[in-house]
Order: sequence, then structure tokens, then C-alpha cells
Amino acid sequence: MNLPMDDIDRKILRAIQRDSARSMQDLGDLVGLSASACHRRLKSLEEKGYIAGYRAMLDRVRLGLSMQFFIEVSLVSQSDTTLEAFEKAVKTIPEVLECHLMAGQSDYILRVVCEDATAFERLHRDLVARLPGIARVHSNMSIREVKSFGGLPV
Amino acid sequence: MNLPMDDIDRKILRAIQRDSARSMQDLGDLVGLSASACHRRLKSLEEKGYIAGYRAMLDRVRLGLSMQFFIEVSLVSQSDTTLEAFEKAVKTIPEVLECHLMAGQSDYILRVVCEDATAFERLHRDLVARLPGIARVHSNMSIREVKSFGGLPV
DNA sequence: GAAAACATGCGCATCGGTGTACCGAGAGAA
DNA sequence: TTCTCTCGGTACACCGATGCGCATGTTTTC
Repeated sequence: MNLPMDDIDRKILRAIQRDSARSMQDLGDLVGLSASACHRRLKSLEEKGYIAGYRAMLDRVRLGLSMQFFIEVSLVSQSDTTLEAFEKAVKTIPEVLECHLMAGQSDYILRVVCEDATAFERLHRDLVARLPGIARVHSNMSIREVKSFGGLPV
Repeated sequence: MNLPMDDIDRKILRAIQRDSARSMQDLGDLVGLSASACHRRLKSLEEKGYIAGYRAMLDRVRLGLSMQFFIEVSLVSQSDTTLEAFEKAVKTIPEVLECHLMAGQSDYILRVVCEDATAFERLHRDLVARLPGIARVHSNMSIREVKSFGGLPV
């Protein structure tokens, strides 16, 4: 069940994390297998839990969400209740795409997106107002994505 | 061509960025359309460029990549040649999932993954050795993903 | 070393989903 | 009103996904 993963399995994972819309025939050709054999491998990988799901990647800029920030947040305390209250609140804000509890000087790192500077000002006020226990906020704007998600190194 | 996007289109985008493996029938039921009408809408959204692609999301931890870092990098200079050399090198390192050119005190933020502490030590040395022009490196480890990617707010 | 048990790939058959053609309803303009 | 344009529904053809049987190769066991 665990990790008898060979080079073909890795090839399949590499291929579908870049493009999952391929047909089994194409995927099989790519990894050197017939469509049905490839299909069996893929189903097995799904059952074993290597594949968390399938998603459409939307074009952020095309949708008008041209700005992206990494916001570092420190809280006034590290007590469980403070963390839990913050985390519960952060999940309700749709502009926050990700939130990581961090080891280091900041407690959390948030990835947020918004339309423009005006929207960011509003969002920033909104965050500070709605997220409890905030001590310090540092916003870092992404100017350009030098390397965007190319997939895990499998 | 541009933005005559109505509520149904947004519903479709919201649905497929969470799960793109649904059948047209299911997707249609979800947004209140027949399968064919829904299919037409989706193709139109693809043609208009709102959908960048389809991807399988792999289970990072299941694949043994249990550690995730946000690494802040400052360079010795901001000249074009320095930036270009750094960016070219960063693209060749598979553990670097993302690299953002930033506005703020750090020049770049990298998202990297690795197996364990030993692998991180190796990776850290590797980064410093292979990336040219580095002045300062700050590694921040993600302890837990409070909110993982739930999709753009469309 | 032989044979059984297992793994893995291929080809084929079947079935469901995708994609298309056609029709009708509703909105807007002349 | 009438023409037209847009958009959704229905019906259907066909392609691709899914499951199965068979062949081949490999490992284990006696």
C-alpha cells in the first residue's frame, strides 16, 4: 500500500500535476504505457491517496485580481484561544487564499489577492478589523511571479 | 469578449476550481443548467482565457514532502544582470515551487518543500551555492496550513 | 529446477460522458 | 408586429473511460 512507486508512477504524477485534462491515450503514450494500463496505475495512485483532487486553475489576472501579497502577522499572544480565534476568522475571508502557521518571527503568513490598490486598502482595513489578536502586520507585494507553481518534485 | 460574466459563469468557475473532475451533468445540476448548456458555458470561459489549465493536486505529505518553507532572499544588488542570473538559476531547482519578486525589504520570496530536516540542510546549502548574488537568506517554516488554497474569490 | 502465485501489460467490448445539431423561448430593435 | 440575436433544452453520434480476459514475465516455494 505504501511506497512501491516506480519511475512510471512518478512520470504519471508529474504529467497530471501539470495537465490533468489529457486523455488516457495521451497520458499512456507519454509514460510508455497503453491507455488501460495507464488508467489502472492512475486509479491505484488515487486509491493510495497520492492525488488530493483535480482542479481548474483560474487566470488570476484575467479575473481582475492583479495584486498579490504575502502578509506576515504577529499576534498579541500565542495562547490556544488567541490562535483559534484568529484561525477561525481568517477562514471566512475569501481574499485570503492561504494561511500558514509559522515558526519564526511572524506567527502567520497569509497569501491574499485583490483587484487594485484601492481594494487592498479596503482589504487591509478589513483584515485588521475582523482578525482578532493582531499585534503587527507586514504586507509584502509580489511584483512578478518569477516561477509559478510547476508541481511538486516527485 | 471581455467581462459579460454573470452569476452562472461565476458559479461554474467556483465549482471547477474546487473540483474539475465532475461530469457535465453534475456541474450542470450544481449551477442550474443542462449538461450541454453548461458545457457551452465552460468552453466559452476557456476560450476567453479565464481558465489557465487543469491540474491534479498531489498530496504533498503523502509523497513524503512534509516540510514547507517560505524563504526570503535579498540580493547584493538590484541590477538587471543580478536579478536575471538569480531568476534563471532559481527556475532549475525543483524543490522551489514558487518564486516571487517582491516589493519590500526582501527581494524574493521562495516557497520550497523537502522531506525532512536533513534534506532541508542539504537544500539550504544547495540554494546558497547555486543561486548567484545572494546577500541574505531568511527561512520561515510552515508549521501547519491553517487555510490551504480554496480558490480565487470569483 | 519446476511449478505455482503474483504482477503487469495489451486488446477488446461495453457503457457513459462529451460535444454537436437542431429547435424553441424570450428580449430587444426597427 | 416581426425580424433577429441570444441562450437554454433535447436528442443523438461518437469518442474515451472503464472493466475483463488473456498472455507474458518474475518471484517464491518446495
